[in-house]
Amino acid sequence: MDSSSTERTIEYDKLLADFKALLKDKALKFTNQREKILETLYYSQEHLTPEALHLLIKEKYPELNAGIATIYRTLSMLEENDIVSSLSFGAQGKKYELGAKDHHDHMICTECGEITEFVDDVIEAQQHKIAEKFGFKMHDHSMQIYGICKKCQNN
Amino acid sequence: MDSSSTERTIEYDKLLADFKALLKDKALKFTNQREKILETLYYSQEHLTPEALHLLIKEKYPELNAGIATIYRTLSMLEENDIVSSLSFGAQGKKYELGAKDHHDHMICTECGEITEFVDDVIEAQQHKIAEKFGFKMHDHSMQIYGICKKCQNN
DNA sequence: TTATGGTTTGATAAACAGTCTCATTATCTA
DNA sequence: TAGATAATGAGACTGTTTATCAAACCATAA
Repeated sequence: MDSSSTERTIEYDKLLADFKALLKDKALKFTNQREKILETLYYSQEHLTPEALHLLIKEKYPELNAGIATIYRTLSMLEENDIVSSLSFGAQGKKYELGAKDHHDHMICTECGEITEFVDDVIEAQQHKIAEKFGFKMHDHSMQIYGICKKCQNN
Repeated sequence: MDSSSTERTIEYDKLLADFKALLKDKALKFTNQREKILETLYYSQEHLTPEALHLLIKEKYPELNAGIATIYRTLSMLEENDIVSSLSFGAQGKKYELGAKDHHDHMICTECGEITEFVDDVIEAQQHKIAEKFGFKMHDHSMQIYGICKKCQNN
């Protein structure tokens, strides 16, 4: 499941406990749907579209009969609370991933769509410098490098 | 950071001539609609949604009676040919700008939506290094810093 | 200049992602 | 366990983008 670069920084049990605490704190309810969504995101190595997540959950928990609206609602809630983060793909929608991993940026192959994650300290530091220079109070950023991955270059 | 970074690097006449050459090269036709779209993009200081561009053109050239489909078709064509570039805003669509300016990244205020452009040599250089490290053939990148702009911080 | 053939167009239908509504169901707390 | 209230699924709805197609337009060659 985990190749070294995508190693989880926290265990699922811890994540789930934190999630429950958050819900309690906000007077929200811990539902079966919310649990399965979190779990599916956790055990997926991929960046998932809401639609893909919906399919995965329908396959694994058909009796749950989870609706797509709940997927969207829950993803938004998770994102607001910094549990997941999303990547925009223009008209092609968004892809979500658990944000409990270390922060990272993305390198996207325009041939096969593969997404490689990376962290670069120089870039992280420089972004703060730039925001500061403009009197901008940075609270987030996203960076994507587009190109052709190693595999696709050889095809 | 030089404030000259938003200055046009080429004249409209040159841009138009290049555009005509491109069309000819690809056996595409130079139409009134395509000309006005390019012109409107050139003289706009803003990042425009297809809808906003459509409105601008209807206001300035009502007799052209340009359809929204043509705006979309032309923007796609211009983007494929690296004449414009777009910024994605998830479900809120895309915003386009002429890409004939110097390359730059974007700082986006999540309060008022204002977009500030910047270029940073350290980041530009670092991106190439990162792509190289992964055996990735980079052909493009985009970086956005999200936060609250100076103005909105004081409101 | 005009005829010709292929391209582009506007209108509109359709596809699509994402949001909203609301009656029903589930969860939490006492 | 009951009652209050939040969450859900279904599906209607929105707004953006794409596809379709007959009519209009443009470039070329005579």
